[in-house]
Amino acid sequence: MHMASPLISPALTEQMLATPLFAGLPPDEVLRIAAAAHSKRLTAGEYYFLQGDPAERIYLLVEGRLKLTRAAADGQQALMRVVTPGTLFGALALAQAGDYPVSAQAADGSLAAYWLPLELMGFVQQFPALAINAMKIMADHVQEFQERYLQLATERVERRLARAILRLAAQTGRKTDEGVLIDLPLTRQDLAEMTGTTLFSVSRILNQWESQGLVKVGREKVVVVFPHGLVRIAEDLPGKKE
Amino acid sequence: MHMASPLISPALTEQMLATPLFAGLPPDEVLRIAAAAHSKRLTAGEYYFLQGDPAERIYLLVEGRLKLTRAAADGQQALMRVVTPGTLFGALALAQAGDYPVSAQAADGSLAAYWLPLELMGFVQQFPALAINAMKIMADHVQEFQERYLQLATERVERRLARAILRLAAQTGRKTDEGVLIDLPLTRQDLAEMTGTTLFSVSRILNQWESQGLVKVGREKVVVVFPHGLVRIAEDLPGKKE
DNA sequence: CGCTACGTTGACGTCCCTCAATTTCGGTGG
DNA sequence: CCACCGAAATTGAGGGACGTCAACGTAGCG
Repeated sequence: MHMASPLISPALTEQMLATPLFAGLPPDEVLRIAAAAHSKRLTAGEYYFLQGDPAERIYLLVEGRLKLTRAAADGQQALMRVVTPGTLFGALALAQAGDYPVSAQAADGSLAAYWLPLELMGFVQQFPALAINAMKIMADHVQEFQERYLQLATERVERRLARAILRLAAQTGRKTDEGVLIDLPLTRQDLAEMTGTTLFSVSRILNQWESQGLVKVGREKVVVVFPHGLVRIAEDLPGKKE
Repeated sequence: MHMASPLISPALTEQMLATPLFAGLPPDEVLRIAAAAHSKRLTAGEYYFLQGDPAERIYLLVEGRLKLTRAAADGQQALMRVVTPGTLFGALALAQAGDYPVSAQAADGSLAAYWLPLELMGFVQQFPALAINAMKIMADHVQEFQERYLQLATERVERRLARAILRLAAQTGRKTDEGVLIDLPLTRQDLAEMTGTTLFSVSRILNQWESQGLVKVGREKVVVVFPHGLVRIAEDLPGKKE
């Protein structure tokens, strides 16, 4: 079904040392945890897990990009998070025995390490710092979603899209001679699901921005040419009231 | 400035024993933690803390009701959570050294116990179960906000309002001979801020429901008369697409 | 080279926000 | 106990942002 063999690679331990979850742990301890890791490699489009699957693994992305999406009963989706290397996903499995609340799809070829909750729990008992770190990570997520919720409730589409693009550029941007390329194949539909709108609105707004010289767009591609212009759209006051 | 005297009351320890944060701890240990608690009493309208204040206390509500709201830069607000007795608030202070992301306002006379992060951290070192419990709580919050985010992005106002009312009825409802009263003074504005709409839309929808016999409304009052009708509105498929 | 998924563009409709005018309700003080 | 005041709530009219739908391009890939 999947590789369950331990994976001890320089790449993994390097990622782990830089990951907030393992911050402050003695390096040799991180090595021991790394030695207990399993690994799984996927190609573009495959899923690490689906929403509703029993949450029985905690993953750390080593290579590639992921999309975490959540679907409503009627099929409507929202793109909750884009995962980059060095980031945990499926971390809720650490705390709860329930099901994954999102689906995790590889956007390209990707490699992830994973542990079973019981395995990590053993380490948590020995190193409370691990638990504290995990709490920090979750607390960050709570805040992020509160913030996005507020923005979705109070801001209009163009501003939300500007924020999303800027966030993506900061998180996964790569400098090119044209500007900052968002290094991740995102369809208009994906951007719509990130911002709570439709692919049509995204398309219109992106093209409008392009004609203003703020961005360059292409098939599954956005390049930020003039970030300050987007910042103005994202920050300049007028919301929908006042 | 405030009472810093220890508070050891039967009411508090009872609350604590039932609180998820302390689940699974030896009762005498809970007593020790209770003995380290401070307390603060507020009257309606006062704040335990404001958004942006340094997060230096973790609170447990013992009596009364609270509203946790978050404001955007332009003053727009969202009502993130209603807190009932036995529930933690300001728990992000446990994990992070930052500022409170929300304001906590007493909806009526209320009493809360609190600890300083450092105090609780001592207990966390001794009882990793505390950390695990805290993670569970935060994980629940993450899920709840992901869910609300998805709903805000995909569902229309009437349905979101129906969900909110049902949630409130379950959380803070009190049986009367007319139906289930939401035992908390909520203005139309509050309901609007919970559901990402305007007080006008809330008013219209509530009155429409009243004329259908689903609810009875009054000044800062909602009584659910026919829950199933609301459930139908909340669950019946048609979203905005399909 | 043709299929398929992605993207664009226009027209149209509608949900719901905005704003203003009134009314109702609850509390307060005379 | 009643008059008064402010906050909450109602109601209507109007408009605009954005969703919906359909038709048509276009790029990538086998």
